[in-house]
Amino acid sequence: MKTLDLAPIKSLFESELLLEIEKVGIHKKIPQGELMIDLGEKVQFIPLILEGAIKVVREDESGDELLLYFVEFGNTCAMTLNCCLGHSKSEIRALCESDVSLIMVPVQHMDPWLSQYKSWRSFVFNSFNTRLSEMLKAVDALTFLRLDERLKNYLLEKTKVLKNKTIHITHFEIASDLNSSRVVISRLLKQLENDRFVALGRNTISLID
Amino acid sequence: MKTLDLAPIKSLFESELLLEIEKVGIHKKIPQGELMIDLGEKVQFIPLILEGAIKVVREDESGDELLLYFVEFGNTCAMTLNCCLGHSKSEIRALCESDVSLIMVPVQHMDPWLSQYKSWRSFVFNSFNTRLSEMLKAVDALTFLRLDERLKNYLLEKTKVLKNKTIHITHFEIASDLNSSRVVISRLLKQLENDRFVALGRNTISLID
DNA sequence: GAAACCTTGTAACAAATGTTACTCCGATTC
DNA sequence: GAATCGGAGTAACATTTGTTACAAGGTTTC
Repeated sequence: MKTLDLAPIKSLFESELLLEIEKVGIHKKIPQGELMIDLGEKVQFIPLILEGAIKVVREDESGDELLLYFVEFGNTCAMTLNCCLGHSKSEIRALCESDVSLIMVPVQHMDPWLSQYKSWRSFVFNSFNTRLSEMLKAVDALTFLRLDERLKNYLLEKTKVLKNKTIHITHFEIASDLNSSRVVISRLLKQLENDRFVALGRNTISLID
Repeated sequence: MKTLDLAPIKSLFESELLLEIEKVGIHKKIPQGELMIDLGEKVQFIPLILEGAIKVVREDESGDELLLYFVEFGNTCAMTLNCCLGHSKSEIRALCESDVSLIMVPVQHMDPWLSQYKSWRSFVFNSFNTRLSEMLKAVDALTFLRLDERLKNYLLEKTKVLKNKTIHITHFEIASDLNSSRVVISRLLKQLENDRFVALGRNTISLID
């Protein structure tokens, strides 16, 4: 049996908890693009992200989508916690934005660890807080920003989580994430190119500066 | 010293915890319309709502507002928990939508109770879950609904929390809550009147059916 | 009761975003 | 290399929402 490489999260948890995580956690690597959790699925594991980014998406009945936020290292998906605790089904879809390395902890450890380990409580609450903040940010953007600003933010976020100034994506995909239409996104991107904010190529967009 | 009337929350918590709440909690009644917490304020107490509804509002730099959701009995404001735990400042404004009766628990009990009482953990997580769901609902509305639908939902929510088919409110106030403008709201309300969804009067709106 | 103010109705116009339709061009397939 | 396909550019138009301006009635104040 191989030991998990817990180095990345060593500083997050007290040592006894790390031992427990090592005992019951399952290390998994999921390649970019893969679906992690879909709408309506039951969640059996709490994912601790070691590396990579997860993209969390909301969808309505008619199939229209909206990117809510990205989840990165040091957090877990609060929506997942949500499901674990409420024993309800996922209200969101989670996809791997990049190659993701994570530890999956069976959900039944959730509650005992909460009463035993202060660092686990901190971690869980920190995740909830981050998630609520991200949701607030999403609401703010939808409420107070016009689409061109949302597009800028989107490109900035995207380059940040992918750690690369150039991203490979089509206008259509952006339109899906922002719940807009391809034509509108192309129009706005052209403006951003004129404003020297981006350089456009086929399937690629590069941030300038 | 008067005993708190814990009857409304008796079923939520185990009896030892109820005793503790009785010991350290402060019962408060806040009249309708009063500000509970403002943006940027530090939070020192966890509010347990016994009766009434609280309206949670987001504001941007330029003073534009948006109603996020209402908090009712059996929940606490997760944004507040957020602040308590993160020791950060409030990112929202909370106002009393109706007369509110609540118990305020000093924030230092939060963590010990979490490790000691399962019912407290349930309560706290339940609040987080409800809050995340409400935020999702808000995002959904902003993303997928047009203003007329949002207005309908708003009126339905409002009559629900106020337990009254007729509400006293001006078009301008509605416009603030939905981050729209008075003229637009008047226009849409007129449509809803034609559709026999509401009856309009000066300062009042009544749902039909 | 006159003046000032608040609430609502309405019209005309402006801006932001979405839709449809067509084109061009590069990549892929056969 | 011809045919097909997907991605992007663009124009014309529709819809939704916001803005400005003004009028008509209530309400409050003095």
